[in-house]
Amino acid sequence: MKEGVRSALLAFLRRLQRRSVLAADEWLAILGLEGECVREPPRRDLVTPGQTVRHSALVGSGLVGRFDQMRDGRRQITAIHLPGDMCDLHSVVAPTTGWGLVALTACTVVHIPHEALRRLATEHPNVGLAFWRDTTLDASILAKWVANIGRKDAGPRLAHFLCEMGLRLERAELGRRERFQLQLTQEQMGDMLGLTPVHVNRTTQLLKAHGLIATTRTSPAARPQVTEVPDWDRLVDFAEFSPAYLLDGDVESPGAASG
Amino acid sequence: MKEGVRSALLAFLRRLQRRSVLAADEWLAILGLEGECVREPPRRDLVTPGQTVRHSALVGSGLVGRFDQMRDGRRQITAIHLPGDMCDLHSVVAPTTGWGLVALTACTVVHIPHEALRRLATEHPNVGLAFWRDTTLDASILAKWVANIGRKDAGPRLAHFLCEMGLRLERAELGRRERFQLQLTQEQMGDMLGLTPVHVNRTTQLLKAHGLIATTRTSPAARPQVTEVPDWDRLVDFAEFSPAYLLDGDVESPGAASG
DNA sequence: CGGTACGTTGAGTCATATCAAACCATGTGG
DNA sequence: CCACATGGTTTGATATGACTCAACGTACCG
Repeated sequence: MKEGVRSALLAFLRRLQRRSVLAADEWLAILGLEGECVREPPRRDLVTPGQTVRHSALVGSGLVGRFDQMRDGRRQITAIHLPGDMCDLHSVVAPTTGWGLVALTACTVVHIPHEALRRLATEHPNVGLAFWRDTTLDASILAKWVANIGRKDAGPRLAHFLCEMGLRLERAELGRRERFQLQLTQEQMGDMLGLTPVHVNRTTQLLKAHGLIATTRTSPAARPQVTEVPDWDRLVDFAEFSPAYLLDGDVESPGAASG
Repeated sequence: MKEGVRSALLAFLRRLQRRSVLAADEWLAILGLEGECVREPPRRDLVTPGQTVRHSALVGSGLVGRFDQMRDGRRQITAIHLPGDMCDLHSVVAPTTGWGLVALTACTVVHIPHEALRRLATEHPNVGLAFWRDTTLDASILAKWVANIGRKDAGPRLAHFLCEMGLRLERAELGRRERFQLQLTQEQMGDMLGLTPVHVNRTTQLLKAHGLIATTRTSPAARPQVTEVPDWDRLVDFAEFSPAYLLDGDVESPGAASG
């Protein structure tokens, strides 16, 4: 599983570099991190709410969700992470969690000790800033989700989510915004959007009827299912999607202060 | 206004120290920050969505909200900040904003240049970690809001918000959890909770009818209006509130790695 | 700005149908 | 005795309809 660790770290480094300028010795320090690569079945809870964790989870493949749970067991997924994302990088500075992590699909996850990440951030302040910036992106997405769930109704809400995932998948080189594969059930999407599975279904039908999306499948219940977006701009308009919050095209030199 | 700067920085330092262990030279570095103290009228927009900022806003007094805006002008407030909070500390690492800031009440705000904050974080890596941890708290609150808005209906939602504000005000020494003053209109609360002002009103009546809260006022429309919580535990239970996400009582030594 | 009323609607609930993939018996032939 | 078909059952996801209810919109008063 050494190979899995290396490729996950490379994806993570690429993600950091998209928004932070890092020096060669800083790359090496990041790629030199050690971790344990684990294969997880779909639906497996990786972290239970309330647990204290001593390592962060880097996604190697598949999709991982962060969630909060109500007393009656109902869940709200508060973040979704794709390969190259460090799910709980923030747990380095706040290890006692109120949230949990769940494998939304089959996936591989690399566990990296907080100790190593904290040392990295302390010895290389620029890397520390890059980590901070990375968790800031998560927070920015979170704020956008609050706005979507709070102020849009189901149609635009689902559309916005699809726009976000289209772009994020494209940037992770896992698809194109007009054609991508989301291995999520409608129930899981409901848990993200604050809707019931039935309503996600109806809303999906609605988007299809408006010609905003299409799904290609060999038969009604066949999986995997591919989402196609015939007219990206129309979907964006319907969703009131504006990608600024994904903090792309805004590469910052963390070392500006020392120059 | 020098005095305003100093007292705001003190409150900020106290807030950081609640969750991070800092050395004496680090305190001094923080208290030595320079900033401009500004007095703002209620409802004034401090930062417009889309703007690029070169300084962070530290609240000296009053309440400041972070918001996202829809095309039709409707707003969703995604965070609320009390005195001692640095509203947009995260903008140090992500200065191009998708969000805006608004003075929810009359307030004083200290503007501190990113440049100085970034230098501080680079030269004192422990302070960098403390900043990171501070923004992580904001993100943690955000995640909880997603869960509340997504999965609770109006009653518990409002109750949860009141629990959160009660505790946060108490910790900032601006009130007690069973008796505090929230200078917010029902419309502003609606913008936080994803509800219409009318519904906030109805829901407030509901909580009152259940004896979960009471408001004391000298006359019907008199402000300020004080919120009283006759039985904290009952309110907590109704709201399904559990304060872990506020990351209190979890003071971490950022310097653990170097020890 | 807070409080109240009334008609409207978006989303939830419950029930049921459909279909594909996974599962698990048995089989049969090499 | 194993390799691999065959067929029935179970499971999990997607659909869709009928009914209910929480929240919205609008209006008006204090």
